[in-house]
Amino acid sequence: MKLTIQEVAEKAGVGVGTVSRVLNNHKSVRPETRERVQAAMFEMGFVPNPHARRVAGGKSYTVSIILQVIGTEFYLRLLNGLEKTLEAHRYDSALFPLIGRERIERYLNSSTLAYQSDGIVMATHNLGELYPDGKLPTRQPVVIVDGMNLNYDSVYLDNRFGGELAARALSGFDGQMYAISVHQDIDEVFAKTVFDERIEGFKAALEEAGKPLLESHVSTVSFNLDNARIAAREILENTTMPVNIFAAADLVALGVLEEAARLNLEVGRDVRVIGFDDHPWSAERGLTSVHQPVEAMGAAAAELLVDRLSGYDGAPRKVRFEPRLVERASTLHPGD
Amino acid sequence: MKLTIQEVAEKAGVGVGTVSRVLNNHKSVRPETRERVQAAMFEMGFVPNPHARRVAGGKSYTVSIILQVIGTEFYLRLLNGLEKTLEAHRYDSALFPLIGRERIERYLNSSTLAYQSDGIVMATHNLGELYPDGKLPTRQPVVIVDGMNLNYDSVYLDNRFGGELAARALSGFDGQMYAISVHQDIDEVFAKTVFDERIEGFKAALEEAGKPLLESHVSTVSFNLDNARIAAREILENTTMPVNIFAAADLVALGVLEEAARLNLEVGRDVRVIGFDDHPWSAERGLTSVHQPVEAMGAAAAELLVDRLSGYDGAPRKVRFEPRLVERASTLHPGD
DNA sequence: ACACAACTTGGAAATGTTTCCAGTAAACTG
DNA sequence: CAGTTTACTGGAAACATTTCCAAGTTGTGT
Repeated sequence: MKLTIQEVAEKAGVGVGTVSRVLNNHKSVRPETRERVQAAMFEMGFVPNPHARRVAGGKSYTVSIILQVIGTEFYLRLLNGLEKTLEAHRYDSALFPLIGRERIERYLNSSTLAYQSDGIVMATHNLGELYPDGKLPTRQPVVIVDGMNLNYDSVYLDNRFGGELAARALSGFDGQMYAISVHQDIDEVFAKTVFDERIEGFKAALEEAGKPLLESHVSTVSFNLDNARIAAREILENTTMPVNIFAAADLVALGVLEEAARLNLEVGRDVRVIGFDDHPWSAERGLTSVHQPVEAMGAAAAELLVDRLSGYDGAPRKVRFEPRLVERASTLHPGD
Repeated sequence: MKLTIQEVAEKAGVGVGTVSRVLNNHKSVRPETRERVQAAMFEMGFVPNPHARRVAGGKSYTVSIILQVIGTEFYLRLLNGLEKTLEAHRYDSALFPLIGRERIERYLNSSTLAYQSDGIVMATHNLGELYPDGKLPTRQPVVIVDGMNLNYDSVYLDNRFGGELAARALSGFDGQMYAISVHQDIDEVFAKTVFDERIEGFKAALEEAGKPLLESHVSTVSFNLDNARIAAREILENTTMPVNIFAAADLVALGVLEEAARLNLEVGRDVRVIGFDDHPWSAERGLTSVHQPVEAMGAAAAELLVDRLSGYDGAPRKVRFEPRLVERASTLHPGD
């Protein structure tokens, strides 16, 4: 039983134009009328037909989101932020997995694309790796999120600063300093990853604090719990306690926690750990972590794009987000 | 410069109805006329407006594809098969990452969904894990691919038989038998995976051949090269050659190849390996592998769904695909 | 040559919105 | 109180297709 704007108009005792204006939040509708129309829509369970809207409006009201669709918390939250905000502006979103230039281009070159989306949000830290000139081969407006790009509006996190936060929190403690970074799996080689930046910031801040990090105290694992545990064991079994470890991702920090438990080491006293991402289970596990406002970043990216689609045509804008440290048991003496 | 069907009609000297019929491959168009229209479309670079089509047709001509969008060859090929076939039937596809029930439902319950897609293709081996009754909460037609489900049309591979093929190929050789399985990462716990089935088939066929596989000779790793290498090393360093290894995935077999090279073992003589999936680089590396016709499976699933969308309303249909063994250097004596 | 069926075709109607143009009513203005 | 903005609103036109009906053309059988 599909309803039309026409039927809503009749029920509410107004014209179709008015119903349309209510749908699109035009200010020029008397509040009283607006309410009456909304009541009618609600009562009838009216859902507007997006296709008709696209035909009449001459736009697709759809945004393409290109990102690495792996099941990590990070991308889920980013997606939430994006979708929620786009929805608020009555935009739909279509998801495209970021798996290789070939696939992206097949999509970009699809002749129907012009009708299918009005703009693109791309989550990538290094577009230059795929396109040396740093530009997507498209004429649609583009917004980069979780990365910086001079050609486009960009929303990014200061990962380096996140590493510094970790360093500041750890540098006051006794004991050796360690860092565990993360490298991408085969096929996905990027020039410099967010993980590298985090470690760099950590290093630099420690240096400044007069406690330089030994090169041999930095290891790198693939994004995977098993590997994290191996790296953690390596450190914990060959060092005298106490020890302070900065992991470039919460998953890796989790590996440290588990190995510490296995070796009967007391977290917070023998072993102090800081992760990155503030994953939901970090709170449960009492893991200190560098939090990034991922949803807000997604929302910001969406706003930038909607702005472009509404006609804004200025120079590329940059929005930088700062991480903050969430301190938990893993960096506090139990007695504190 | 967006063109309409009207302009094409004028240029070709026919009516709009005829152009529409050409677009939709109606048989009732004289070949000569069809050609003239197609020539006109080509010359003008005409691209039909999908939105208008959806409004006039009262359908979305769009299919939702729900799958685990990790960057594996398997899913890429599956996607190719699906998209290509859907495109041939003038259907669009929208991709939804299979990351948790919550997300799927948010999508299924979206009120605009009714307009956004006509049917669903879901790639999952075990829908029952998410929905105990084995049914998606939707009234749209559903097709399952890479898995079996009694409620819906299903396209699946006989993974068990793949394991048997590997067993048959290896059972003739001297030496110990080993198998390496794969387990899913945290958060994605499935009752029984395709990997389990492959190993089961392998075991059963070996048993039948009178060379039962020792329980201690089966190991399990996470889907990751580093871990595969560790498991491979474990086997290769503690066994007398020759040894025969069935890996439930090519990536794992690759780990075996690399460890063998590191230990200066001759593949095909000291170490015989069979993988699963027939990944592109398996050919390069001379890896014997169990091939699955993934693209064809995707195509079959698409055909089943299109059939439903065209009105077919019979009982759920099952399409079983059989893997085949591709023998390469890793299971041949160099001299052969 | 005629009747009738089968094949093609043109074009109007229909699809469900948005947008624009008037027009009415209400609110100022002097 | 007349004149003029201003605030709302109704409804026709436009958007680009598909579909259906009527009509024209061609072919077949007798």
